[in-house]
Amino acid sequence: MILGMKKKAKISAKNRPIKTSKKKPVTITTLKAYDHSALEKKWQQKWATKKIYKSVEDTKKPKYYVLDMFPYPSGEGLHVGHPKGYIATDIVSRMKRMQGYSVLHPMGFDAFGLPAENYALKTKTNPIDSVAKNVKRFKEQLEIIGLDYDWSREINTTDPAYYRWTQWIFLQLLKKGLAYESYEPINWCPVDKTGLANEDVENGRCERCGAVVEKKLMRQWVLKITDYADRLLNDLDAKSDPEITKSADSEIGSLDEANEKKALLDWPESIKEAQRNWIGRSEGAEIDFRLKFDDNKSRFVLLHGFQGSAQTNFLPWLKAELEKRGHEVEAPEMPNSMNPTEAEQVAYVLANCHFDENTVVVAHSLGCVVAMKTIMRLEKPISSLVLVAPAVDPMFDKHYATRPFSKSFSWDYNYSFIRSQTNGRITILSDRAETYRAKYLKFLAGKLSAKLIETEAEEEHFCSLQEPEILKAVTPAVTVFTTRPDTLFGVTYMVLAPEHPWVQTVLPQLRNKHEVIEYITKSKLETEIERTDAKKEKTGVELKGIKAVNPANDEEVPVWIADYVLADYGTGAIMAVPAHDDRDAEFARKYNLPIREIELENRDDMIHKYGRSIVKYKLRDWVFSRQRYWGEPLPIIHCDKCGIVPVPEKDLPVKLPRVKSYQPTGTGESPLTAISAWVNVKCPKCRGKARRETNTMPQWAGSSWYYLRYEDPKNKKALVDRRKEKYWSPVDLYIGGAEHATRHLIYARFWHKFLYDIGVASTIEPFIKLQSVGLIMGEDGRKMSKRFDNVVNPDEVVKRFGADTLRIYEMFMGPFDQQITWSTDSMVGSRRFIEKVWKLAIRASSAAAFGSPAKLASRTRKVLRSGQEESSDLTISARSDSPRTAEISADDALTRILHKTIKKVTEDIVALKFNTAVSSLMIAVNEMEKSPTVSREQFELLLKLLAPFAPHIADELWAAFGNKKSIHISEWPQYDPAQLQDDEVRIIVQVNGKVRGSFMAAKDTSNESLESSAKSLDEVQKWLDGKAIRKVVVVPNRLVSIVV
RNA sequence: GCCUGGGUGGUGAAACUGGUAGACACGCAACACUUAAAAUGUUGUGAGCAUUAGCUCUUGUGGGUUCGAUUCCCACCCCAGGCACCA
Repeated sequence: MILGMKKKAKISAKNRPIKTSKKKPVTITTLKAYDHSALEKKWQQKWATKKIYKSVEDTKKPKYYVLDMFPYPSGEGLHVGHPKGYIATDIVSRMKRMQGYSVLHPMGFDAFGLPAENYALKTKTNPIDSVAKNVKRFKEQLEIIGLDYDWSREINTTDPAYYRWTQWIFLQLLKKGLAYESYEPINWCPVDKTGLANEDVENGRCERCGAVVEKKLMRQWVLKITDYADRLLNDLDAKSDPEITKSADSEIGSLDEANEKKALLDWPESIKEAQRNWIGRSEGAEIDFRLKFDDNKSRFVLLHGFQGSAQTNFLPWLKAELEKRGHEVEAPEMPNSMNPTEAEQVAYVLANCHFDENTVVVAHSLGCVVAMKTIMRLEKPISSLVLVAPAVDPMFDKHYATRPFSKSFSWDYNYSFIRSQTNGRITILSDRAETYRAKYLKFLAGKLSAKLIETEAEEEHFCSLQEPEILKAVTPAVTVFTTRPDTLFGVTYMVLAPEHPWVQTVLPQLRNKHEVIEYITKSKLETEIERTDAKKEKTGVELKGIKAVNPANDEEVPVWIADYVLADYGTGAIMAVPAHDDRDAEFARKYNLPIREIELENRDDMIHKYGRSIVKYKLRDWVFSRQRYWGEPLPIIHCDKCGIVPVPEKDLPVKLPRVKSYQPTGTGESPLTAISAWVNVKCPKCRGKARRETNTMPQWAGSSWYYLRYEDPKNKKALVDRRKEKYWSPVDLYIGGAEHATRHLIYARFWHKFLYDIGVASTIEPFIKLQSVGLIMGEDGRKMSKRFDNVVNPDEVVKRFGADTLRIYEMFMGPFDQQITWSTDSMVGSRRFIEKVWKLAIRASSAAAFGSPAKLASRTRKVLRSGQEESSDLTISARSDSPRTAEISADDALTRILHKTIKKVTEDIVALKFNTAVSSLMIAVNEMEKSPTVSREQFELLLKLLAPFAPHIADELWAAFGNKKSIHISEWPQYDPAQLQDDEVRIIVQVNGKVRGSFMAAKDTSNESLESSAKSLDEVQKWLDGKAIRKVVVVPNRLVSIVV
């Protein structure tokens, strides 16, 4: 047994009175051996039955919300590293409660997601059961550490009563257009058989299992976190004034003023920086480079609109411009323009124009209907189609039903055929001023998979004689993104990503088609890891047969494809400036492309003249569906007739069915698909046959808002009651692992801002102060893991040393946010400290007056034996006829030390510097041991300061001194500033910068007097040695520095 | 490559706005108590030279500012973390 402490604790009932200065004589329990096990258990039970940690919305008190990142209850239980953060919040929470705050310090469990599901698969238990078991085990482990959670507020993300609101939030996101179905290729983990968000991928591997992720094209639900990118970024540096409730989205006042305001978020710089990097904002410009074909065979067909002709609007101008560029242009004069019919006009166009693979059809207004109907009757595909402000389907606008042509034209298109006849190259130009057209054009663009360009026409509906936007749209151009528009004159070539859509477009016209196809195929075979390896030598192929035209100087530059250009960042195309970019330079040298040094232009001028400014983010929308069983079902119903139908809010929660087989399918559908009784439902809108969405939410969903639920955990009518939310929010202190910097902490901020926007949350940020916990490593220096067999179990440590010792040790180990190695051997120091406190109390309870220590006796004995009479005040005070003076001055000294300790401990807890707080407590205890007298007040004061750190022993001794109510609801001590100053200070004397002596002086002694005292010291005289003094610096109460 | 932290005894670490570097604790050594061990207590403990006084060196390295630098400035090395062919 450690330290020989094993006797059963017997708090003897033998009571006796003790005299104290203020109070009436009270009873003090005689203390015996310190037995942590019995004592800690006793107090944990007492706290629970008395409910002293219950959180109440008391409007008369200030509030303090302190939060832990809630645990994921894995099957392995807690190791000794987990409680470190919990102990820290517990200490803060206990002090704040004693300081008179109404404290909210809750705990719950985050249990949906892959780890629980994989564990369940491995152990062949249903996750519902294994989670319940694991939660129970976690709670037991937490309880023995003596944490002051209000368990009546416990939550669990897998509880339908909880995830009902997770689903509710999703529905609100859907309502606001922030949740959408997408068919883009996404990250897919082949081992876990599910799609992943960007945040779940680390260096091209699945963050959970380490498998290399693949790109997979599949249907998925996505949340538009990118809409919040700017706010997520800006609010990291928001100022706390103006009020917390106002977003820093807008301007941040004048600079000098802003500097004075405190930052709203008190977060570690590293985490803020990680988020900034992750959001990855860059300001730059988009610049269009026209493509020019060596062998120019494009032929244009221009189709005018209702009441128009080939001679009206922009048509003559456009024809001339295109002919200037060497194209052949046909602009038929369609019959009966004032009262047209579809049959007549289509027939006319078919008969009078030439259509082949090089034909580009440009149509305006009603001409667009003619164009599409014509294309539907062609046998062979054409090059591309440009629709300028197409006529609106009367279905979308009643006004159109009365137009003269509405009966003689039909809007009944074969969209997919048109798509294939144009090789998917369709552009729709929309004039922003024509708002009534917008909805239809969006619909049309969706049906045709067309590129929709919303722009400003020179005249409404593109009726001006010159419409440059149309010329831009019809002349093939590639848009590049650059952050260096000032280098535009240095462009010597252009590079497209191999996946760039334009590569497919121009492929038929290339002279080295096969070489290009081969390169594309090869780069597709590479994994993301191989492709994005910056050390790899760059490769590429020139697209022979086309050139890009630099808009700044009309220079024609070669066009290449190369896989160092990424398809999914910027526009997937770059302008290469080898003289000013290392990567371009490397590529240019390899392929002998020109490198041109230029003088930089003014950035803004260049953007204004040749492009448009734009902001790009690395942040991607949040892929929100998982093809797995163990998650919140997405509350969506798919109806053949009505399409995507949200589950009505009154029908929430959509409960996850209990199933026998939840093995992932790997097909891109979740195992829920097989549960036909659950999947097949009636459409809430039309009552027809419909199917439930079978994808589930990712693990991060439930944790993105849980802190709000603690404020009102049982509410059945709302996510959180408005009044309670206002009272508790925001979280004042949030402690957890730094590994959540770019996952949980970004997602939660995103959801919080959304909830703020819809009026659920009242603050722009959820967590005001954030602190990350440093990991505790195994004794072998590696991460604690079953795999390395280096896990230290807190239960065993508590059994051997007690929870109070564990708590003190974990706080004393080192700076809180620093990674540190566990050492069971080092725990004795903390244990000794606790025992010293215990012994001090024994000294108190076993003496008639609190001031004749056993130690004093032994010291006295020793002093007597060695015969060194003069050495100790103690001896004198113990034996002197008038011990009072010595005792009083010792008493004063101790009081002063205690006041310093109050200050230090209080400030250190606020600053989360627990290691130095413990150290100052140790200093205080050491001083008490040495002091000949310790008053009851002094000892109780120490107990209060100790209470947050070692709550069990503190309450035990507090009660032993006759206090009826728990120490944890007593009042936190305050220090007297007058007591912090010593009457005498040590003055250091330096000669030529070296310390040569010191002396004591009364506080605030004058500079002159200090100087002369310093000079008169023997050890100083030695160094002065009659030399001329060149300079003397005196710092009051500190030092005298003499230069010779 | 860019960004953010950090580098102090045998070990974990302290150090206010530039003012005695190494608080507090572990370990180690000696002593006391003990038949003995453990526990406890006392004393010592950055390195080197002298070992009595004392002197010199020392906060990753090299410079600088200053009466004085772990602290401020410049350059560099190393460690941890974030981002990364992001144009």
